[in-house]
Amino acid sequence: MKELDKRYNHKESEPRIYALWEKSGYFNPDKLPSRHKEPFCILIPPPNANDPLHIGHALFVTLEDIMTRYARMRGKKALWLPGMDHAGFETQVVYEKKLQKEGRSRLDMKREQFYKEVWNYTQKNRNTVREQLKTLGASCDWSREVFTLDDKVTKTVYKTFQDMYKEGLIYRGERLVNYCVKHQTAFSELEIEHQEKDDKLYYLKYGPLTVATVRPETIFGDTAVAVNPTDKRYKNYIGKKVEVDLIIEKRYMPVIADSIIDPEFGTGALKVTPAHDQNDYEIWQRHKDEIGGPISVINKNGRLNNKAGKYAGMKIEEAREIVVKDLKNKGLLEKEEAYKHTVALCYKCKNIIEPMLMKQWFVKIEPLAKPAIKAVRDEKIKIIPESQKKTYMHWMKNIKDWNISRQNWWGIEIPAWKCESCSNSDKEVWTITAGEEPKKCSQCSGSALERDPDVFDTWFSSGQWPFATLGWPNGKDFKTFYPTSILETGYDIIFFWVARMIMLGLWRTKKIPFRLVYLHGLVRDKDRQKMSKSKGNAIDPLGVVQEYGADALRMALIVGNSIGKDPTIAEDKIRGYRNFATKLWNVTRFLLMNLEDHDPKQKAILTDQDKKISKDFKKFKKKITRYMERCEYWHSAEALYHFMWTTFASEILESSKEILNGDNKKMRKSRQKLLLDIWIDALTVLHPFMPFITEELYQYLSSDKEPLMIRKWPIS
RNA sequence: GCGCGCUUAGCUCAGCUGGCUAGAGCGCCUCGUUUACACCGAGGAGGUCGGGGGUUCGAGUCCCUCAGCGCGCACCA
Repeated sequence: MKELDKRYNHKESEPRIYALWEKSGYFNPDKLPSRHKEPFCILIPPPNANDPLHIGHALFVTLEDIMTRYARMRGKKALWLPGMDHAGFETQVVYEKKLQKEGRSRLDMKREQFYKEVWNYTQKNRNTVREQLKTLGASCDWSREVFTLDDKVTKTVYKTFQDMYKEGLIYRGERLVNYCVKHQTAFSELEIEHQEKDDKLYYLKYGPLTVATVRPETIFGDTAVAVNPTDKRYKNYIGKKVEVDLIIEKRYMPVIADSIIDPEFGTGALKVTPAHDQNDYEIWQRHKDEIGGPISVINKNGRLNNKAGKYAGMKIEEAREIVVKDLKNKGLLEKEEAYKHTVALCYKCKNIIEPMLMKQWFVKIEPLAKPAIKAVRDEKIKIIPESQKKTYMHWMKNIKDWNISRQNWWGIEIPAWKCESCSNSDKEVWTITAGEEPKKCSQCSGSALERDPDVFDTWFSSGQWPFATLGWPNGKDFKTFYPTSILETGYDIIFFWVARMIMLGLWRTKKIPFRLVYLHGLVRDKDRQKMSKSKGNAIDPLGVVQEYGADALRMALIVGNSIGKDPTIAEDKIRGYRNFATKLWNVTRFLLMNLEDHDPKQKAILTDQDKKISKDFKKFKKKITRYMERCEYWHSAEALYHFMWTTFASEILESSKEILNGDNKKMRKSRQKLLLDIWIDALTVLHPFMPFITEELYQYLSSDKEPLMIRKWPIS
C-alpha cells in the first residue's frame, strides 16, 4: 500500500474522484447493478441559468446529494435529475441590466434578436452552473439534464394550457392586476411586497361631501362616492347624485352604500376609483347597476392619460403634487394629514405597484387547490418541517385566481391566437393550440389571427417540472420514477413553486408529484444577516471549495443546520471541517502504516475489549441510519464528526497503539482487522456528507473494484 | 390586523413522545516540538435553559401569562 502525504490535497483529489464517478456511470440509475431495484428520485430545483451559483445553492446541492447518495447506498435505483431554469422575468431583468451597462436597450431591439441573445447568454451560464454543481460533488445523472425551454417541457406546458382551457380552468379576463410601471408587466400577487410608507391623506371637497384619499391624482377616474349604509350622516345622499368639481370638469357622482366602508375612517365617505384600486374595483363589481364602468387614467408607462385633461403625460408623483396644488387653489382641499399605510411594491425594483385594468390569462384556482389541500391534509404528501404545512394550508385556503400572463419577451410564449375579424372590444375570440400555429380561427374559419404577445409566468412552467422532466404521459422515466420521492427546496418558494407543482401535478397526472417535501432555510452569515453581493458578506461557494475543499463546505452547511431554520455559515466553520478532513486522512495514514502484516483473511479473535468496541460501533451505525431515515442530517453529521475524531481517533486508536506495537501477533492482527473494518464502515456512512475524501480513502483501504458510492450501507 | 416561529455556555446551535449530575462545534485559558495528524494532543474555565405562574414524585422539555426578536400573510381609502 502506498505511503500517504501528511495532508490531504483536495484540489488534486476532488476533480479526479468526480471523474472516477462519472466514468463508473453510476449516476445514471439504468447503469447501476441489478440489485438496485426500488426507484428513488429527486428532481433538482432548477437553478436560474442567468448567474453562477451562490451559497444558498450549495446548501440544496449538499442536501439533495446526501439524500441521493444515501438512497443509492441503500440499494435504491437512485435518480437525481438535473436541470436549469430559463427563469423568464428574472433572466430578462438580468439581461436588461447587462444591456444597460453596454449602453443598449431591449426597446431598441427586435424581439427575435433579444430572445436570441438571451438564449445564448443562458446557454453559457448553463455550462458554468453545471461545472459548479460537479465541483460541489453533485451525483446528478447528466445524461438526463433538462432545460425549461427544451421541447419536452414547452410541449407539455402548451398541452396543459390547452387542456385547462378546454376544461374551463383557464380564462381570459379583464381584471385589476398588479402592474409594475418600471418593468411594464403584470404580476401575480406573490411577486409583490408590502411595505409601510409615510404618505399624506388628503381631504377633498367632493360636492357637498368630503372624501379622504391618498391618491388625489386619480380623481379623473372616479365613478362614485361610497358610504356605509348605516352611516346617518350620509343617509339622505344614498341613491342620489352629487355634483363634484374634478378641476378639469364637473361630474355627477352617484352615492352608493356599501358595508365595506368604515365610517370611522376619514370622513366615512370614499371616492370610488375602480380602475386603480382593488377595493374600489370590488365595490364596482357589487354595484354595476348603479355606477358606470371603470375609467383608467394611467397608462402603461405610469403617466396620466388623456382622461386626465391637462394633467395628461405627467408621472404619478408629479401629477399628485400639481393636482393637490390646483385643488388647494380652487378651495377644494379641506385639509391634509400625515398618514402611515402599507403600499404594494414590485419585489424586484421596489417601485410602487399600480393596480391596472388589463386583459390577462388566469387560472381558475379553486378546483386545483381543493385536491392539493386534501393531499397534504391526508399526508399523501408530507411536508417537513411541520410548521410549513400550516403556512401551506393557510395560503391554499385563501388562494386567488392566478394571473399567468407576463408582458415579457423571454419566456414560453402563450399558444393563443386572437381572431381579428370576429373579436371586438366586447368579445375576444381565441384559438388555443398545443403550440402549433393555427391556420384558421376556430369560430369563423378566418385566417386573420394574431398571437398573444405575452409569455407565461415562469412558475406556470416550473410548476409542471415533475411530470414534464420525466416525460409525461408515456415516458419510461415517468412510469418508473413518478411520483418522485422527495422534493427538496427552500421554504421561501413554498407558494411559488411547491404549491403550484402539487396543484398542477395532481390535475395533470391524477397523482401526487412527490411524497415528501423537505424545506430548508436561508443561509445567513455569522451575524445572522442575509447574504447578498451588495452587502459584501456573500460567500462564494466555489472560492471556498478552492481553499478548503467541497467536503469541508458540505459539512459546514449541514452540521448545526436543523431543518427549516436559517443556517449560518462562516469561514472558520468551514476551516474546522477542512481540519476534520485532514484528520480522516491521517487516521487512514496511521492505519496503513500499521497494516504491513495485515491479513484480510485473518479470522478475528476478539478480546472482551474488542467485542465492546464492535458492539458500540454497531449501535452507532444504527443511530446514524435512524437519523438518515428521519432526514435529520445535521444529527448524522455531528455524530459522525464526534465518533470519527473523538471516539475512534482519540480513544480507540490511542488505546490500540500498545497492541499494535506489542509482541502478541494474534492480538495485533485481530485488532488490525477490527480497526480496519470499523474505519471502512465509518467512511461509508460518512460518504453522503463528504463524498470525495471518503471515496479517495476507500480506494486506499479496500480492494473492492467498485467505488464507495455504491457500497452497501453497512447495516443489517 | 391575522398567522407562524424563536429566546439553552462569549458565538452558532443540538436536546424526539417530561427522568440531565444540561450537551456539541467554534472561541477562550494552561501545558505539550511523543515518527498518524500543530489543519495536532492533554487538561480546564464557562449556563439560576428570556421573566413570572401552573400541572407533576420529577420540567430546558407540557399548560397559562408577560417581555424581546424574527418571519409569513393581509383590499383599510
